[in-house]
Amino acid sequence: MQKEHNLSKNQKIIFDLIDKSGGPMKAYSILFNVQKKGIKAPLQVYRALDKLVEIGKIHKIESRNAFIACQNSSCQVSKATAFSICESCENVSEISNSKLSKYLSNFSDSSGMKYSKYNLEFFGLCKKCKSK
Amino acid sequence: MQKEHNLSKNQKIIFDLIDKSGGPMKAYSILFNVQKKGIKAPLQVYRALDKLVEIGKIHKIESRNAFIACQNSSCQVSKATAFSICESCENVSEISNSKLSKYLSNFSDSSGMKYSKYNLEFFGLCKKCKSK
DNA sequence: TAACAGTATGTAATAATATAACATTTATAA
DNA sequence: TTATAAATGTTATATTATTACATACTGTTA
Ligand SMILES: [Zn+2]
Ligand SMILES: [Zn+2]
Ligand SMILES: [Zn+2]
Ligand SMILES: [Zn+2]
Repeated sequence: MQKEHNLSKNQKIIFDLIDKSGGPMKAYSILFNVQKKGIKAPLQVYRALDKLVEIGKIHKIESRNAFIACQNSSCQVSKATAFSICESCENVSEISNSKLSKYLSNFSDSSGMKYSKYNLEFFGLCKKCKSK
Repeated sequence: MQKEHNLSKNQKIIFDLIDKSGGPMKAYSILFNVQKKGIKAPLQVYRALDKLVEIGKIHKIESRNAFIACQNSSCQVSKATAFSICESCENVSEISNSKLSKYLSNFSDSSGMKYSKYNLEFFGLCKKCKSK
């Protein structure tokens, strides 16, 4: 069961924008798009992004410095994430594959590290771009 | 067999620095450290880093915006990388686990994406930091 | 050797991403 | 209510990365 977080005003504005965009968005592009709603400074954007990441409503695509709405309703926190990224059209989607997530969540090695989180990014060509 | 790349002067200076450091280094910290060797501008550093990443001598730790020398002699290119990152002391090491790399290199799903590359970052606490 | 192509370098300016510091306001709950 | 945590507003600044343009080096081929 996913905990309901009541988003604050700025958090809601920014989440809705990212969610509606359907893809990854960069912080300053978000800023540009919400200036008409009164959010004027980078820090206002970054604070909302930080919180949204923390509660798992969005994830950061590290290799792109971009943020995408969680496409997996069961993601409560951003602690086990996998994405596929098309290097041609930059389309990104969240992978939800229970075998993969089980495999990675249970991964351990001889280093003595206790893993509590992972982020995996796959790169390649999407169906459309392959056939061009 | 790993192809021998003859590193250029700047590439060699920067690779040696990162390699000797034993851990991840950030671009501007690299810049600071090589100024006495005549490398004065960010672009000189970024160009060398780009090339070193391309040929697999170093990898970028995306979540940290940092670069680490390849610890896996068989990495010819940065196309299948996995790291463990301690969130307390920021120690990073490259994971070379053939089962893991085989599993991820062979991963495919129903999306129609053809994956040619991945990067995986595990986060947690290292042995030392766990016992504090 | 000369001409060429590809790679690397040097330099200045600037773009893009992210955080520090401080004051104030709003929401939550004991 | 009163305390506390969370969120906001604002300015300035730090950090990371690229554009643009000129020059030099390296290896290959005519
Ligand atoms: Zn998710
Ligand atoms: Zn594509
Ligand atoms: Zn490697
Ligand atoms: Zn540690």
